[in-house]
Amino acid sequence: MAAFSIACGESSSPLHILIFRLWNQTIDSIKLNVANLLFTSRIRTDDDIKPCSLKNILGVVSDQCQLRTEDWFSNKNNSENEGDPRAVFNVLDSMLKENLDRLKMMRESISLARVGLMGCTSDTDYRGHVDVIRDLCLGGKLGVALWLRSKMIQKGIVPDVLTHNYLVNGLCKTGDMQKADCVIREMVEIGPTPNCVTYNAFIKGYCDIDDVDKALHLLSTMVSTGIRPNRVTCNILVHALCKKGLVGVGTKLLGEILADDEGKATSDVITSTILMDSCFKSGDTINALDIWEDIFHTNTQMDLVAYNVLINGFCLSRDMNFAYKYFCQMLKRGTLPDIFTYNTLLGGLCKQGKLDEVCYVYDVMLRAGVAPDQISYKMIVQGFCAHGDVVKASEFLLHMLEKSIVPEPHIWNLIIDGYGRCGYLDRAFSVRDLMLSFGVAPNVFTFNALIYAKIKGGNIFDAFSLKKEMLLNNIFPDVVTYNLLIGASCNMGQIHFALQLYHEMLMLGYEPDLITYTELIRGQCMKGNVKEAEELFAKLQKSGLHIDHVPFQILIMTYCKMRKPDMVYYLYQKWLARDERVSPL
DNA sequence: CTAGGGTTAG
Repeated sequence: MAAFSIACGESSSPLHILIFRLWNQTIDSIKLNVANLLFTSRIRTDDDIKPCSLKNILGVVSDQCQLRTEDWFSNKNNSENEGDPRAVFNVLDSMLKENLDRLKMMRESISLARVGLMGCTSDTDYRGHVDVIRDLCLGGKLGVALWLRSKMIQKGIVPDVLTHNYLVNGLCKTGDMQKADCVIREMVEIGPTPNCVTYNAFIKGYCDIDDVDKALHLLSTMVSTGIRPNRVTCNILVHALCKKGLVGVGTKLLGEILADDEGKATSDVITSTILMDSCFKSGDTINALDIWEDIFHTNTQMDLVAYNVLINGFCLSRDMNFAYKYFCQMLKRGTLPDIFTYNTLLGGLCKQGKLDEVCYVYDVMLRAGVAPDQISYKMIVQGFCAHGDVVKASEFLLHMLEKSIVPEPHIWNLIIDGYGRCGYLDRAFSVRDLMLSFGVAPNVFTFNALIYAKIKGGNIFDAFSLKKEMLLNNIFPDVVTYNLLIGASCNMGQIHFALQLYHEMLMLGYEPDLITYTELIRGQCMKGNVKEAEELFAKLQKSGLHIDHVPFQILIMTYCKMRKPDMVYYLYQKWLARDERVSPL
């Protein structure tokens, strides 16, 4: 939406202003009404309230927008003469998107045309070119940036190193290493000669795609062409090597490259931060704290990221008191916590189920003027859902909507799943409808959560039609979808349904997992088809999947009921031979 | 003082 406001702010086209106004009204009304209708009245008062459908909500919304649905659609198959408000919003949505895209394209071609037509007349205009390339690179429009560069070269003007570095960096950041490689080759041939920064960006690119060998190879290339690696080069490589668990190799390399800098090799805050982070993540808190003490004594000014890494380290080792201690220390020393700091604390508290403190930290960050982002909300919502408090989780979803942040699908899914799990089917579906009305597309996880909810509510046929619905929306089921439906079919004694699904997934190339086999074994045993169950168990053993105690348990219980002590004994021995803690009995 | 390095969730 931010992009939209910017776009409209710059445009004077009446159509865009109209759409902009409409859009704002719509969002505001949705916010208000959703708050009042769905969350406040329904969820707070709990227990058995008449479901308030999306239609009602959007009916009010569209009334307030002076947007009678009848004006938009003539097909009123509804006795109340309401039309389908959701359709209206879908149409509105696509209109907005279309116009936005068109506007964006227009603006881009205008600015390009301006550059292309009048650019190549004087030196000052070439400076303009270079700025455009820079902006394009920063905005991720690398195709256009490259095109402009080639245009300049055609006219005999070669952009400087700085501009080329923007290009190389942009290409590497988007993972387009081949194009980056081409640009660098051309730089070597026609200039400007790549410098240390060029190579650093290139090396980082390979590190990011986990090709450290290639990165190290580039290091030797740059050395052989007479470019000395610097501190930044080191940090990139040390970071990559630490991530691979090669801390020793990293520090050794550091020592070699920076040998000339005498003693300065370890005093860099960034290098230390990388090493400290790596220690914390491998569980070596003692070593991490040693590094911290080292920086503390040599370098009085600790920076924000170093504090964040330290606090995160304590969250990882579940030492919230220490995390708080250093949070306070950073405040005292005048380093203001940022979104990373707060999210780190929130994540640590959520994992430990300290939800009161989660609310407290959330409050603190609001008052400190650090706006919670999608990550903050994701963790909080997940935290509350994991502890069965979906109502509280929904309140945070509402906070997001109030702040005009459209939650990512993941957040909606958590709430939908949460409601499904505690049996609030209607609420699960209302939230799904709300998600749609905000233009957020459901994904496999959404459908799986809904299917789960339907199955839990005992409505297996609705669950099956949801599978059809997802296909209509071009969303493909995954193993979880199949497992849910197979499990439900088995529990209802409809083993043929289950087998049909099993064959369908095999035909479509899905790999059955432990759950698939377990559910089918359970289903066959329930029907007394022990031979079939045994065949499935054999198939499971041959699959190479890790097998837990559940299939053993099912078969042993079945043999017990059938009074086959020899088979019970045989399977139990087989389980014991695996040397695992859980007993299937 | 304009290009390159470190931190948060699935």
